[in-house]
Amino acid sequence: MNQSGYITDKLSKLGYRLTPQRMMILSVIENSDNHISAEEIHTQIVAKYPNVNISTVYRTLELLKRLSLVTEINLGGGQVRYHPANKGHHHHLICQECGTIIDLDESALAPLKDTLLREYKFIADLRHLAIFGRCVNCQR
Amino acid sequence: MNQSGYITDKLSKLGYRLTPQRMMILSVIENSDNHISAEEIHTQIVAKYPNVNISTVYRTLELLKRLSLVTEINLGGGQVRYHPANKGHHHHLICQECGTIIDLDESALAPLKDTLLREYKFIADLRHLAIFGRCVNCQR
DNA sequence: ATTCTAGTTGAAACTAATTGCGATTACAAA
DNA sequence: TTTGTAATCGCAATTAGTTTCAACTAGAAT
Repeated sequence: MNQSGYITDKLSKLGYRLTPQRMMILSVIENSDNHISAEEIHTQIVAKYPNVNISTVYRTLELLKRLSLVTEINLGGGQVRYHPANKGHHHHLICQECGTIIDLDESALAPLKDTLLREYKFIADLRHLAIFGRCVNCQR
Repeated sequence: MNQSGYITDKLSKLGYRLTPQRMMILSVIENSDNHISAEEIHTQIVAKYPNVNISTVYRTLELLKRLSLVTEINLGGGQVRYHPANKGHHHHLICQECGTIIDLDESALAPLKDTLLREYKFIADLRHLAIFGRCVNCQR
């Protein structure tokens, strides 16, 4: 369990401790290809290492968010989900009627980001947004 | 306690029951000039009418959301906040460093809304957005 | 190898919000 | 005015996430 990835290296360089719990959590996040919840991370870890507390998972995610190493998103399923920031940014259009999710490239929000910077001198964190509404099939 | 407002009228016309609990909740929402939380609504009501349960407040807010009579927003304070939809739409830029909140007119997101409609035929609900980032004073 | 200590963890308590269910009630129809 | 019933409510349990605090430990310093 020493295959260090991008996030692990970053944490180490920044002087954070690499505890076994953190290594496990980082490994699960880096090896998941879609958005994963805290609960799912915890379940995967507990299977092999029953002594990891869910609050440690939340605390690690909090740390990774603060360091911009993961982005979080609320897709409307009652749980916040996480994604490694270095695996590319994107957004989601979520239909509130049928639940369909349309993926959107980061570039779709670039004009908005530019406008906010120009007019308000505000650097918006628009790396992973969920936009709710109605898809083409659910419009009345 | 029968001064019916805009939301009350709407609910009535749609065939929803006007229970005393609902009337109280609607009155508090319509008379609050800024964003209010479920907890705050409940506290205000309980002062005069101690038998209203907090879950009724949440359920009423859920209904009003579904009917687009209120918009909700997460300003980052650990509670979701609510605003009557008929009192005008707007957005907020929230600085994650100092907490400053810059208010934004609805029109700021009109170009994005148009793009999503044109390119994805998606009707985005962009009536009350919180955009996190860094304000001009907190940029390094 | 041993010691030191700030960073980290587990456990339990707590907060915001949601849900299941039996009891209550607004209001339409008799 | 009374009745019937689906909508609504209160209560208690549940879920997702956060916080507090005492105990533990990674990793630097000796």
